[in-house]
Amino acid sequence: MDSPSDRFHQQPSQMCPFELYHSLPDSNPSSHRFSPGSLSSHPLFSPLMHPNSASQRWGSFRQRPGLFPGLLVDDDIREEDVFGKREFATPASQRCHGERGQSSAPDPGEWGQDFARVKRPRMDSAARSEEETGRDGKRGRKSRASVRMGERKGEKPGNRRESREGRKRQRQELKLQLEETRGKLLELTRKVWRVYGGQADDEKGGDEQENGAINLDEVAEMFSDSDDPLISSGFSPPRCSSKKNNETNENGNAEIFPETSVDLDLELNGDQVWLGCSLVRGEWESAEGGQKFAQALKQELANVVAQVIDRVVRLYAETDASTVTSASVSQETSMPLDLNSDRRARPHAVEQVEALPLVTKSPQDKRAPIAQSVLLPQANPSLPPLSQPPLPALLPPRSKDHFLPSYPPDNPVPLPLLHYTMQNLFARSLSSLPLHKDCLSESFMDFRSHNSAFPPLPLLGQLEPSPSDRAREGGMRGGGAGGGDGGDAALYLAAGSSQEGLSPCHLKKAKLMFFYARYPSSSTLKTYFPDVKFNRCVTSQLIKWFSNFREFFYIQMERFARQAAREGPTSARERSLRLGRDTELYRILNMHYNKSNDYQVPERFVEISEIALREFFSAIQSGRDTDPCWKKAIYKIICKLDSPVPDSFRLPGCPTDTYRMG
DNA sequence: CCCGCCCCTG
DNA sequence: CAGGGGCGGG
Repeated sequence: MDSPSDRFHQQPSQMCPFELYHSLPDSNPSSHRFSPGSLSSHPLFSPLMHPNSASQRWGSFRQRPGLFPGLLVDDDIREEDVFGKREFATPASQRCHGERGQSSAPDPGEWGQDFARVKRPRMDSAARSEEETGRDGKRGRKSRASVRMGERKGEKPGNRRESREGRKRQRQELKLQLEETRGKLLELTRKVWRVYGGQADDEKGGDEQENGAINLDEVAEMFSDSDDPLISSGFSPPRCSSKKNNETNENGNAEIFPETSVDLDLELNGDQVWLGCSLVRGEWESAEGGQKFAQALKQELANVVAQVIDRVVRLYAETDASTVTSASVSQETSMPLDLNSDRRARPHAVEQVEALPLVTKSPQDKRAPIAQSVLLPQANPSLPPLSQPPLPALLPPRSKDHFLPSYPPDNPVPLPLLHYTMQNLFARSLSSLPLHKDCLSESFMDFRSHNSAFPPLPLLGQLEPSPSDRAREGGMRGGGAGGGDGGDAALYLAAGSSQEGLSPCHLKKAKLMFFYARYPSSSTLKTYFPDVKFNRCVTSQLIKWFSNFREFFYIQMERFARQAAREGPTSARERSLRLGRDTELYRILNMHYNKSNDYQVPERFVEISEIALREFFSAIQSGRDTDPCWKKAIYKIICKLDSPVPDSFRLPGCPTDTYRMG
């Protein structure tokens, strides 16, 4: 018997995961100090690294164009890539619908490939992870003494209670470490900036850079050892030689962020921090030095990214420890990845791969701890309000304090914001992985979507600039979104867990999207359904939905047009050709696409509907409807009238009204 | 050949 | 709303 879900079986993708990364428009490597390709995969970490609004941050970087051409350009592209132009197979034709994001994607830099090499086996190994656990596992575990976190002394069944407590503590540590890692990542970025700045301002103050050199090992160490919770939480004596840096570091990441954009420019001439890599200042001006530098940078960043991912994943694994054998969990490693060296990278890659599948399947504990660890920016009064950007996106903890669960439970800050933050953080960063989704192990993608396990947030409205005091918003959040289709539970589930297929919530969202886009391209759909695991089936199902929506739409239009045509040339006809919000046609449309009526039908949609209605009418009136394909002309007109879908739709879950509401 | 669309049907 | 056939474009 074929169960319906059979249709959603994973199809092995033949698509190249790297199609995301094309060549930079005119990234002639020789025109840069180093190959932009080497750094171009930074989009992966940029969201992690600049969680408090990447756009803002990079925006300030942009003020120094040319300094970091590869990165800057790439970042721009990244945004587009993730949000506007996420097409794996090249979108041959953007049917009628205006697509944003014309820039081409970054070059598949080595790093991207390296990274893929690391991540890709996750999928392959999922199946055989069990036997690997037995075989490689023992060996690997021993070699991973540096990562005590995941290690429990006794894996024996007898130590259950102990390990439970341990897990709890580990979770705490993880939070801290995650935070710390981010901070370090940022720090690293700053160093890079100094390096570049130093070079740019070479004449002025680049002299002592050799002295300030940091050994690469030192840096690596900085990233790798975090056994001590204190150290992890940022209390460790800073190892880098920059004094200014120390201050900011010790104060935690919160202080780093606000400072970054302002200080970067100033500090460029200040303390000279030199990234190690046995690189002497000036050396990298040669091609070789540039490569070294790029490699070092690549390595460091890869390290951190890998760690962040692993730790977060582990975090999830821990929450579901009941179904996961501790042995498997401890298989993971946070060991630094050397993406440049295959022989070293391989084992790590395998290790990394293995734990993930375990994370996936049984997300019983939906209140992912991570939720508590992300805090709301508003909590910090010194911060600018985040309501500005329509796409506030990354709004991470500003301070390590915020990581503590002791955050006031009655805090006035809307919780969903938190959800929003994590959502974007992970949705974006994971979307940036140079992997086709189909190639990802389920766990990996699930991991992403589990972040939406928090209140599925129909709260986008709150994030919009327009202050809308809708009394109903609460109602929606309370589960009213289902509005009588009895789908409340399903809605929440849908937004929270990315099953393979599409949920009622997605359907609802798609219908609302129809108000804006009658002919969305598949890439657009991918953009607006970040919590959906896209494969061929899902994509075509979504497309089919829209096809059905259109069909219904056009049928109604034709029906009412014919009705109007029957009215005779009276004022009654003119009336029936109008589509006010008090008309029957409007009611029908609203009923169909917005059943729960909790979304304000955009005026533009009403207009377009009326246009369609009139087109049908005139076609009928003039007898064109005798032509078998008389509707095509109308379709052609309508498909040009698609408007951009609001950013709020980019989030998982059902969007709420961003307009006012009654 | 694949994809997306339309149309029809259930 | 899903399936399936037919059609046209790349």
